Amino acid sequence: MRFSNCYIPTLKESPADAEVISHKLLLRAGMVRRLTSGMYTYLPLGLRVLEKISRVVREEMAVANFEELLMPMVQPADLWKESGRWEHYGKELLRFKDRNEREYCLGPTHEEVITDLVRGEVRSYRQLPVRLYQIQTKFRDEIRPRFGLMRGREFIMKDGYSFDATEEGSQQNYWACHAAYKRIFQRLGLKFRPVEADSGSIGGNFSHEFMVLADTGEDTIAFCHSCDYAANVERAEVTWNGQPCTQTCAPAEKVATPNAHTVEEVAALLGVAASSVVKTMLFKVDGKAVAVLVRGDREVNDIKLKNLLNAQDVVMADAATVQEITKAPVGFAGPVGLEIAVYADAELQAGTDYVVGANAGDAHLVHVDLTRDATVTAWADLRAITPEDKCPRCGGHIELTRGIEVGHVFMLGRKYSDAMHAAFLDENGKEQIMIMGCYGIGVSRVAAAAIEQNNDEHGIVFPPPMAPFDCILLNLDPRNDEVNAKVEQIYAMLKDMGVDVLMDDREERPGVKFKDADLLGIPMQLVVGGKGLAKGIVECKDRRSGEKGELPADAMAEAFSAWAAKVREGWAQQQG
RNA sequence: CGGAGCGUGGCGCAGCCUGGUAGCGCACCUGCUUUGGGAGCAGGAAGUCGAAGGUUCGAAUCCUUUCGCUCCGACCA
Repeated sequence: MRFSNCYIPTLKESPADAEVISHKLLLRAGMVRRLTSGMYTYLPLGLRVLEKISRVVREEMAVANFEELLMPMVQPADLWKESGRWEHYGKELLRFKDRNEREYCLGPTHEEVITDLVRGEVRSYRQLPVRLYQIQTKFRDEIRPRFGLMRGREFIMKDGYSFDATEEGSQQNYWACHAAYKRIFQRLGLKFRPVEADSGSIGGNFSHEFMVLADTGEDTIAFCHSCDYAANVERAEVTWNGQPCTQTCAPAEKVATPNAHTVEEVAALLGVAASSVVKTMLFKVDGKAVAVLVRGDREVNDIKLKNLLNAQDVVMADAATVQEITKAPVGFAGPVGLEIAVYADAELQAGTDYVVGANAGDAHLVHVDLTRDATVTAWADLRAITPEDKCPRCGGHIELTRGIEVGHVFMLGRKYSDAMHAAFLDENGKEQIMIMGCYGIGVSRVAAAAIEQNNDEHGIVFPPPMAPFDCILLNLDPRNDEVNAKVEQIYAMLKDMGVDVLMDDREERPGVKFKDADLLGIPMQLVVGGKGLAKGIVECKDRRSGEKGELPADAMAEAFSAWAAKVREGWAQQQG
């Protein structure tokens, strides 16, 4: 492509409403433009990036024996009522009616549609498994769209689905897809990790998220230094193998703690460590109040609570509820004498002589033994993992890091196929329900995540496989015939070699071209100018390392190939 | 949905408190000069100040309503 024929509106300044680096750079590089909250137009260069990502996705899905199809974006409400999600999905599902007052929604995902398709066609175990996927625009009416392409309302997703006759078959497809995802993100040049995950509202019993490692990620993941255990902190197990404490302590005693609402304030006032204080948090679980106890220096993981109680909805209790149940303002709740269910983090069994809230204003109890003084409904793993915890698999060191979720694979089991009666006859002529899996990759989010992970002060540094072009060829002096001839010659040569090249033939000063080339993040830069040609050389620059070199102008083909191999090698090493 | 903030040429902003002819930088157009890291000079085009209503002799500025957007929180593949 010739730059002069391209629509690449680059900006010197970034618009004020762009917060994260990927959003700023996508706007500045002329790749996307915002239409309205959470919705973006992909300009030609941005579309190229999406297509490069999609190509890798398609190739690897094919290896996993998935076939591509395309389903409608608008879906009838009836299907969602059948699966039960019309009630459960909430406001993120954008609903509307047609002229005949029939109800529809915009597809945020396609379990219902694909299940409807397959149940209508597949009758026999001989027709299974079925593995299908699509790459399509999704719509989720996010409560708060933000971070540009990272969390839009409209976004591009690859969603795949498998239908199996047997548990083993379903697992095989799950792991085949898991492997395909590893290859996809590997090929795309990203630093990433598959992590064990909570399956959330999609449902199902087992799932992995694929996280691109970046400090700006919205998720926190925990991983082990010694083995390959890695999990989203939402899920990361905390194992407590200790012996319950057998020591006794003095009788509980009420002490005044005026205005000490937080663990820190209480600990400071009473001169004890935060770990000697028990934090009592009240939650509403499907509308019912429960108390959760964790050590004062720990955090409650409400997803573990939700899973423990097999609940739909967990929220922190509001101040009025706290007042009603504890007869005290927020900050003085404690387990002693509480009449609701009390769930305690297992780790608390290790100690005694705790400080707890007294369920009375400005007062706490000291010398509390939870088994002696309180009624604990159940002990369980209810807190968030910390770097001091041991790996639940091998006991190794745990580290926390930030990540961006770009892919998610779920074993759905029979959740949808049961609700929508997707059945087949097995070899005994007996009706069975199909076993499903679903597999998503946020294609547009991958682009944003890649930029979060790969950028510098000059702009984007695209991993070569997803860069809009492989190489940018700068003509520094378009008025010089000799330079022009050389540039055209190199341009034709690169195209013949199969290199995706953008030739900057604009009537601009050299500085403008250098700045734009860096901003766009194209991995390889070739610079042709009068100065270099006089010496018989063409300059080259590796966008990632910034390393510059010189290639002989009269033997470009071999020299370029050798240099390109070096650039790719640099990327491979960086990825590790 | 709760809290905070912002809407002024394409982009980034000032002006608003204290009402009185709408400004700056970048980008854009023309000309000349310049040409290896976002050029210089000169000239030019472009804004019913988000919208509606009100107060006033007079509103970008004060008041009310409304729409849009952003940030924090709750929520979420």
